[in-house]
Amino acid sequence: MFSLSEENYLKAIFHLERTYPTGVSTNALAEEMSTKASSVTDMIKRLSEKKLVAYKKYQGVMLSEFGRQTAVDVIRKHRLWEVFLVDKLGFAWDEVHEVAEQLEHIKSDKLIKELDRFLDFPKRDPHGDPIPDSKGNFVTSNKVLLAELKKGESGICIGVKDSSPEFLQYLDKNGIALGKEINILEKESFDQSMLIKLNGNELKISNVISSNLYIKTS
Amino acid sequence: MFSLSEENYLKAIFHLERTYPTGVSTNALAEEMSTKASSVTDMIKRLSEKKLVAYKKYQGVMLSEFGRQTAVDVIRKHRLWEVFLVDKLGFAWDEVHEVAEQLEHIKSDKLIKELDRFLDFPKRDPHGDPIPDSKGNFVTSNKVLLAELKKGESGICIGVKDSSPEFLQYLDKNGIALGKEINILEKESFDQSMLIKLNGNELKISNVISSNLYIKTS
DNA sequence: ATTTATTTTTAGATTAGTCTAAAAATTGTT
DNA sequence: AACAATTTTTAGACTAATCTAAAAATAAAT
Repeated sequence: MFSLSEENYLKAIFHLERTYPTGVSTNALAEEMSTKASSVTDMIKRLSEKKLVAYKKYQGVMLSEFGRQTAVDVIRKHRLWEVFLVDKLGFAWDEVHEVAEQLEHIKSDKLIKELDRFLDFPKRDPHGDPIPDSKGNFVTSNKVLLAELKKGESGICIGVKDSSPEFLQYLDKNGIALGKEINILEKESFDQSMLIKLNGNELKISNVISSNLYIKTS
Repeated sequence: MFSLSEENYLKAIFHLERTYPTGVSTNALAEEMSTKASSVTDMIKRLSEKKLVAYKKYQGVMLSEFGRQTAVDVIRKHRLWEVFLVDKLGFAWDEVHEVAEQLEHIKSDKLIKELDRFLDFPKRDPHGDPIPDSKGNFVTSNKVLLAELKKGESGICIGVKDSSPEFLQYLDKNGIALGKEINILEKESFDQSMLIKLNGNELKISNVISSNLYIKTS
């Protein structure tokens, strides 16, 4: 069993490894964890002693296979709880993050197994992020930013890049939600703004929006 | 906001106040918390500084009104989560305690409000203990031990005194569950054993059993 | 290739929560 | 009332997780 703090560090390293595949720097981790570099060094030493990460002084840190599985277990719990909060308790998708941050640390294999079943084995969380299975496998799909599509193309909304409450509320207000089909009717070459068809209506959206919406093209 | 440890102490004091209404001794608390008396003294000082308890050296401890409300909030969360685990996730009533011990510390007013609604505002947990409302009021009812009833009397099973897995499994095996009606057909004056009617069948139970089952007589 | 700037680590201090061992206060017994 | 037994508190130490300030290592720049 690992402490709350250890689990949060593992999660942060997991996410940062996508950006820094050769090793996550102490400063990057300090930034992500909103803490000081010296604290990060201390924690990395602990994680290293527990064989959760590979660490060489001044060379940054990477998860071990054991560390990766531990991080993914926490992420799995986080995303399942988010589905619970939205689907069962009626939370809006911009309200779930901080509660899920707490719930993800509850320790009970049976709890998460039964929750998964209760939710009917969801594959994605309310923001469209994939939920890993208990072995740590993520679903992969041809996920692209809406901004990358051309006039005439279409796809299903599967997630957001920016998950700030402001953006999520903008989406709600305009009827954009996960699972909705979007057709690109026009694309303005000057500012990349788009005219899209959604819910049977036409809607004008700027490049800021289309650059933060993930789409699955069949 | 209070720490996990502080909340657990408040809960323990709340429960012990029923047994020691004039003040909970340091040793009693140490026993309940499975810790040392010196640790208890330290914690009591912290709780006292935060106005959660009234404390005079060597005189034991009692909850302040603020402390009582805080303890009851935690108990409310514990019991609501137990209902969730049993009713929604299919846990047995002897499996829920340790998971609920973790879930009770999640901080979110909205979460507990929506969970209460989702569970349809339950009044008792799976062991029959009353769930306080958000203001800290418990339902009260004419709750008696089955052993106190006489031949010919009857009532509804509403809770257990001993909530050990062994006892709960015994009850399951014999079809005794919350909400079931029990009629006392015979009561043996020699050993207080009873012949009861339950689920349409007759069942012989010893005094050990009837002394640990709470019954609501209408 | 030195010097400068940046990043990272160490050293030492702090807080919450715990412990052991010993001292102090209270209670019980003759 | 005085001694013994019990309970409770204090004193001092430990761990996990953090911090600040300073030292050491690496990277960048002239």
